[in-house]
Amino acid sequence: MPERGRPRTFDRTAALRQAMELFWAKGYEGTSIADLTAAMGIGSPSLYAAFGSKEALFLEATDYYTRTEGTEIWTALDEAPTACQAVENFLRQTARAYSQNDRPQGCLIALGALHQDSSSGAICDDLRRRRAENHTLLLRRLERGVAEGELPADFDSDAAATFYATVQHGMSIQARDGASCDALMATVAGAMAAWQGLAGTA
Amino acid sequence: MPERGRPRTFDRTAALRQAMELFWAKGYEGTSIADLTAAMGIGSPSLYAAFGSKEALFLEATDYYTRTEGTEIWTALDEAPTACQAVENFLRQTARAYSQNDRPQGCLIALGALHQDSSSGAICDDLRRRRAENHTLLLRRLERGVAEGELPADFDSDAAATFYATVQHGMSIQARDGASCDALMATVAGAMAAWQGLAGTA
DNA sequence: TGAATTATGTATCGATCAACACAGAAAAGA
DNA sequence: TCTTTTCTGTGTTGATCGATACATAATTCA
Repeated sequence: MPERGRPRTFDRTAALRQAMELFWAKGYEGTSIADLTAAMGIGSPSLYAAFGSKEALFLEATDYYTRTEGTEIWTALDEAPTACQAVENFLRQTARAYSQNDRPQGCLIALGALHQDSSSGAICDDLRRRRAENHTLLLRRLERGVAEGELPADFDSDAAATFYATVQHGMSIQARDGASCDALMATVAGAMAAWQGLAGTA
Repeated sequence: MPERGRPRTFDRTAALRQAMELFWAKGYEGTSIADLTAAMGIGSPSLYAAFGSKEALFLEATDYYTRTEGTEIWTALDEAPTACQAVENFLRQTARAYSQNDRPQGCLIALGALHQDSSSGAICDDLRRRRAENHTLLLRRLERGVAEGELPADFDSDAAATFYATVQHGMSIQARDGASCDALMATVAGAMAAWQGLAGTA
């Protein structure tokens, strides 16, 4: 029975998307309630009634971000036939997604809450957990490569996952500095040049 | 004639160092004047008399940072006999410096002002310029390797410099997430595994 | 139609933000 | 000693922060 009382006059999902883009561009602390209500086109009481608080809105916005933005990055990781191609496509899709100029550059998860603030402890923890999850997804794909015999049994999947996740994080900063897709692709080429050395295959 | 009037009761450089460490740990927007005066042990009028404004203090703190912190990273780059060793030492010193637990993890320059804020435009520009300078230092060292015949004439120094600078930026985020020096060294190993592929030498 | 429920708009809350006014204190030059 | 100069401590400024109180509007249920 969610249809009691006066109905909402705005699209909750559309408002959440506006909030997500604003947090993405300006960060949690750099975005004020006044910024949010202006972008979402609603008053602050409506914001608090619909989302609870600024912190809860940010957490929901990051969840919406992971569900809607950059999904092609992670599908590329799973669908490629080999681990090598999976990682390369993963990085190439990252370069493409991070340099789109119709949205903020870089990744909301990677760039958010990097400074330990007393007020944003929950947000810092949440983003850290999401970054760790990304590392895990990379790790799983590499371990699959070992299981399938593509990679040697002594392949250090964890070290390699850490390396490629770190490269991806660096690409977020590079993108924020205005790097084009081509410039990001140079980093991808560098990272993939490491593959032979890591896999021990000439 | 700087010895006129009532002398300062605090050490300006020591206060600047305190401010630098606070900005390093909490970021520009996350650090308040109240935080600064508490850490520096002075009143706000003394802060403004000595440093001008919060923005000017931050700019001076970043300058102090570049002059005092992580200098071994860049001396390693210049002093190593080969470009390969230079880059490797550069990354290893980075791993060491970023994971010290008696100071904030990661790099103040890399992690600062990544979100475009209307109020911190000058700071954003300054940090971006400093990040570009770091890229230039890497580029110069690689070009020296080409000039000395260590690297082939068609070696893409710019792409390689971008790659290694990006890896270093990613290591800042990794360090902020609590990575140990050993974990950062795994990333260094990955990045150096790319060297042979980039240099075209087996 | 009337009671209950939920959302909106205005107006504002106390807290905190960066920055400063002012008066008193501590030094140098006369 | 007296003036000038500079720094320090207290207190406060207007602005903005995140978050609500309150009255009104719009809907469902009885």
